[in-house]
Amino acid sequence: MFSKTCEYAIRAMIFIAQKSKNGNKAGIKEISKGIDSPTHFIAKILQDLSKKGLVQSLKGPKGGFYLDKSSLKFSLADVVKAIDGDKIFTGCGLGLNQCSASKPCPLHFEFIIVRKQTYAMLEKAKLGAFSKQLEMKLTFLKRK
Amino acid sequence: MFSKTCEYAIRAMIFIAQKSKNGNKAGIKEISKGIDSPTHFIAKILQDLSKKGLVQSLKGPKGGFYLDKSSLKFSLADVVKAIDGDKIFTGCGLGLNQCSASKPCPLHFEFIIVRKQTYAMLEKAKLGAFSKQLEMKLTFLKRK
DNA sequence: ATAATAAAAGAGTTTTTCATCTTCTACTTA
DNA sequence: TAAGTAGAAGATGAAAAACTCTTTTATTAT
Repeated sequence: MFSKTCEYAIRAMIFIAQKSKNGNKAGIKEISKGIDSPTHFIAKILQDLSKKGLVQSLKGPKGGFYLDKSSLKFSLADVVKAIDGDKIFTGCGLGLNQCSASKPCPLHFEFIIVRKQTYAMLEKAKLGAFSKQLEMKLTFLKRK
Repeated sequence: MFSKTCEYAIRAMIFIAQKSKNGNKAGIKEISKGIDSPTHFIAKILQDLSKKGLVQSLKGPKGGFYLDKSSLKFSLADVVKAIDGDKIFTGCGLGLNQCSASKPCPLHFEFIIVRKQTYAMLEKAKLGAFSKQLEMKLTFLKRK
């Protein structure tokens, strides 16, 4: 569904969101450990998201990544769009460039329904909304 | 959503289905032209699907790929499963191996809904069901 | 100021996916 | 049964994605 890069991004952002809610910043090592991802790889991804304004960062001791109040309102749909683009939401499911309502591929209208639902689900999922579940250990972010 | 291999496979199978409905076989060149895909690549994919019993083939002059009566009943879900596996239908959307109902990732239950719908859509789409649309040119399979 | 810390940036490697090319084998038809 | 056609199989090449390593730059605390 998503690229691996995007999976890491989502998990990292949820992780950072939780730390931010408690007023803390998360260092890159802490993040990569917390979501069980390659350290340097997730660093790259976060740098990208930082440039795009989805996450904030501060260098130096006591530095790290964090989400300010307005960033906590971003949704997973925003993260996905920033990393994988919106092809998954709007592109043709069969990879046909010319596919459109007036010249539809065999599954065009069926795909639209599924995608709308996918988008709605991700749009509804705000970054700030997961901390309670995480703190109660009702959910998790590590691979193994 | 799907791998490119899988996109080609779906389009090729729909193409072959249409030919088969008229009692014809489709040669590999005809197929690759009909769906605008790399000839040798789609050959590989069809060999794979042939081994798995989703498509039939005959060598020699007047040979080619075709779908027998029971194969025409296969759905796009079967094709996707054969090529990309069922990770897209059952795997965790965030790539977490241990994710399950009892140990769910933050989006586990939301993903299940979307996936069920995706699966239902593809399961409903039988290979033999597209020929009418194709003949009336209400839909198409080529990239450009 | 300086040392320590942590992110930013760039280059480089590995793996996977996508795609091509060539040779071989099976089948059909004349 | 010979010639030609068409799929099967294996080796190879190119591009993209995933992942690693090293150096630089910014910040804070002492």
